[in-house]
Amino acid sequence: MNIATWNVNSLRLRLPQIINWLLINNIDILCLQETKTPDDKFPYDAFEEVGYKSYFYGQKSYNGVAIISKYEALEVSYGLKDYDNEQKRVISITIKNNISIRIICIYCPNGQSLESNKFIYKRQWFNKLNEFLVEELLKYPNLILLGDYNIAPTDADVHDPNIWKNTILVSDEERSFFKELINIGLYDLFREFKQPSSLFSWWDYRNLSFIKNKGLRIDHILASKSIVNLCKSCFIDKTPRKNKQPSDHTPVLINLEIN
DNA sequence: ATGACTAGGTCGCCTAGA
Repeated sequence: MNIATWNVNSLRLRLPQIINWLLINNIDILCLQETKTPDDKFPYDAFEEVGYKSYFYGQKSYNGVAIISKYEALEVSYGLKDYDNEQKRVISITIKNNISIRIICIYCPNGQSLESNKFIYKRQWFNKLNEFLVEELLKYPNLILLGDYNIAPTDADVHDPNIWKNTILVSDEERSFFKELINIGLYDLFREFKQPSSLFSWWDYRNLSFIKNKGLRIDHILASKSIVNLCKSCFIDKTPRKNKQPSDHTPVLINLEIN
């Protein structure tokens, strides 16, 4: 089973690229972030035509998450319980194959800068996410948390740690938010495998950043121990970043040994 | 020079992203 995450920065604009990528890579489940699409405008039919169900939680202009799945969801839930229903950042589904798996798609706040009010929101949001996941893990032992975390967890995930030192996305405090997720029993699947250095999931549109590989690894797939044991690979696919009119992020994928 | 892209909204500029 192939499961992926991709911050597409506008679903409307990127729809043909997304469908093409789904089919080429034989993806079973794709988590999308920054759809920027209200639910009544969601392109449900376009995904249905190629064999996927869609589950979505969107809004106009900003944020918005969705899960595109070959498997019908047994359950769907929206947001972090009752916290923050204004910004559409979380959607979760439960699917069943041989085993039941909880798939949680997240678009974490950016934070803007460490001095910003948006950073206070980022801190609160990660606290709520942590509380939410503690409960989810009790209910769903086979859990996968995919999305744009807006945190580069270590210096190995940053093209130039000196330039980025103590700035948004790489600060020690944000890294502590990420470590909290590890502390409750989740594993960074990318780091469960030997990887080459300087692999990133996001590159700024400006300053030829992609060509110069000046990026960050801020899109992640975390999972519970039972999923780690089923996971055969985790990698970043840079090819969509080379498309015309690309998203500034590229997908991260895992393959699970489940039939 | 604190901006350099890009997307969306509803405009000929602003907010937001990371």
